[in-house]
Amino acid sequence: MFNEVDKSYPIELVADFLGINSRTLYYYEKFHLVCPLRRGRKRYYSKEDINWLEYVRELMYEQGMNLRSIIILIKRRDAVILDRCPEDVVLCYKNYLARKENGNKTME
Amino acid sequence: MFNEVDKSYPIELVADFLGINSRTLYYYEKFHLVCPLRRGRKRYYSKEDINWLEYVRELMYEQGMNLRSIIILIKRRDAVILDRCPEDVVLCYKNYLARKENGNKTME
DNA sequence: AATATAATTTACATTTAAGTGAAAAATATT
DNA sequence: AATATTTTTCACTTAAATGTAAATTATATT
Repeated sequence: MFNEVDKSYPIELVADFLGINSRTLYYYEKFHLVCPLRRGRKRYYSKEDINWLEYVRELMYEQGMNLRSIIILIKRRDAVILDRCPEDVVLCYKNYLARKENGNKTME
Repeated sequence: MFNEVDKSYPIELVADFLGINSRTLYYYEKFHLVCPLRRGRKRYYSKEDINWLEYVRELMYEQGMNLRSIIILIKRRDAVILDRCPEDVVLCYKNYLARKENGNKTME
């Protein structure tokens, strides 16, 4: 039906599937750990996003990593992380950094 | 006088130099982040240890990494980390893992 | 357009890792 | 042996991560 990268799963479904609160997904988004499609204000996630989020959970809960470390490894283009991290997350993060560099003080 | 790897600096001196509590160095040791020489019960650190600890502080405080992530990267033989991490820390950690694997339940 | 519904955002509470202080225990020194 | 120094243990503090619930905003429906 859907391929890996089609963003079609709404946030509640993803949260339920991962066994976490949707609040956590908003939180991750603030740190650019995931990059859902916005249609209006609604968010849609791909199968690839879900796999990635599962891996993030594993890194955090089984291995004890924190959010920022995962971000740092994305930025650093760490092979192990990049292998699992969706291309668009990397791109979004790059854009975010570029915007910040260009003196955009109005953003977080 | 001393070379990079001679373990000759006592804990208080290292703590003062790094501007941290010596208690924190004991804490790091529990996580195998550093591997001082024990002469009797006293601990001695090398110049290399001090440089490494300075880098660890930077990762944690400037970049926002946590302890466990640094450990994971040592285990994973991450190039960036290994570049800064003393050889003996890597070895000690390896030994620690080996001992744990071999069913030594009496250790942490 | 007013109302209902659903998603998002905000605010606050809880939990756990990281770090620290102080007391107790162990060891070394005079 | 008495004193000083280092280590260990226990308990507390602080901040990140995330849950809960209320407030806000958007969208759909009548």
